[in-house]
Amino acid sequence: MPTQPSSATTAGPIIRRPLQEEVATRLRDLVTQGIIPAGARLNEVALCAQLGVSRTPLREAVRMLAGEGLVELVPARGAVVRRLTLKDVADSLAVLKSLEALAARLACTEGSDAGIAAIEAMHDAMIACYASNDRLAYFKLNQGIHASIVALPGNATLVWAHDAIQSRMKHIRFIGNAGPQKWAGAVAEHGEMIRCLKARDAEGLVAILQLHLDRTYERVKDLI
Amino acid sequence: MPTQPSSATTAGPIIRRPLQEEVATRLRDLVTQGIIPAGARLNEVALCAQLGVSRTPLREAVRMLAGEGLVELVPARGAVVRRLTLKDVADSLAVLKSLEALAARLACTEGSDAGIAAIEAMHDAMIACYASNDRLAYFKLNQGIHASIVALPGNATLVWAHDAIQSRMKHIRFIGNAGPQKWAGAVAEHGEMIRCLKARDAEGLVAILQLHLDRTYERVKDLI
DNA sequence: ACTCATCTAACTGTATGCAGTATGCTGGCA
DNA sequence: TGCCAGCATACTGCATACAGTTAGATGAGT
Repeated sequence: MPTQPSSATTAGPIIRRPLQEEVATRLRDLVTQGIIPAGARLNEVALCAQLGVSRTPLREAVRMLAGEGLVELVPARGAVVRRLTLKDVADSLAVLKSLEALAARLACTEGSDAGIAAIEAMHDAMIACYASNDRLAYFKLNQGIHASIVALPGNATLVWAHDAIQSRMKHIRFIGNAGPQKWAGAVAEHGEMIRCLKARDAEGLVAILQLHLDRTYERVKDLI
Repeated sequence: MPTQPSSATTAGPIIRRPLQEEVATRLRDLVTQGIIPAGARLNEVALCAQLGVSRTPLREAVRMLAGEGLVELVPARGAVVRRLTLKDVADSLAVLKSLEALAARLACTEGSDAGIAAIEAMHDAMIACYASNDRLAYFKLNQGIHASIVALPGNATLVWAHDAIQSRMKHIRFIGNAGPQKWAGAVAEHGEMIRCLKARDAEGLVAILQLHLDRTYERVKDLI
């Protein structure tokens, strides 16, 4: 997600974002991109120097990530980025399957036409990124599509749980679709997904989402 | 949960718990018991005085709770206990239904006999608490049973998500089983639950868990 | 040369101090 | 009497300083 544009033309109220929040999102990005690898200790002073903040907001940001389960706090040794075992990934995908199944059924019955249209637009944009080989933009739109489908029913708890679990696997999924055939497969699955969603075919959407997650496991299982 | 006994006979290593963690659990309990009501601001200095700690560990504990979704951080106004709307409760219960259904199926197929026996023991203890009218102990055992069923398959992500959502509703559920008939109903449902679990009747267990959550909604919906 | 004890340095955990902002009150004005 | 401006207070956000612990390095002894 981009940082706030500092355009002077913006008329709305000035959004005052606490440093902790900003640091938290920055840290999340650093972990997803693998710049801070799994299992690495978060050296407070080093990160403070890198981000240009004091230890207090950094520590508070780290505590938020700990609450989200992205890092673990080891007494007297600080925080380490959570390392996912193969079983962790499989378990997380099992939970995601359950959550996405619930979301899919609700989305097909309760989702607004406008919301579905918006997802379709994201899909088209994603396909464009695929065509132009823009992996980072593709990845963000990909995540956005899944998040939007889950958000369609308007169930905040569902969105929260899905987001939290997803964020732990972001890095793996990010490096998971490297390689042309893997990528092409994922794109094809997404096309089918959109088709089911437009037709409000709940069970079809459930099936393709489950398949997508099963394939995701196949795509990432060798990367652990 | 009791604080560490400071018995000198304990031979094991001394568990050095950071203040932040201790404060975090204490805060969770304060919210569950309603001593800090929903919507209330967490006054840092007041809480510091009450708990006998400095502001730093308190703030870091609050940030963990924010990551867990138990409190919300309002810029320049500190933290407030998350207030659940009726829709929030309904949405959370829908997600819990999905998670518990997954857990039930896995528990019946993969759960160990020892684990099931342990849950049965907790159930018996809970019934004893019901008989002796000990609501607090009953509540804790009740929560423990549900948590243990979810934990039976050994899926850490599943446990985490269930716990996080459950913790937000703990207060409502705590005050929800006041009143003899409500309480009696919940007890009866629990009996059926144990019966299905012992028989490893997955679909039966799923059904009773769903019913239990639907009934929970009925029990608490007037309390918002 | 290898092992173990001791010491040192770095890092985390906690406390405190300072600055900025929101809120509530008081006084003046219409 | 009602309303608004200005002010005072209290609280949050951030920075820094101190204490305790862990881990690595260094040196002596075998």
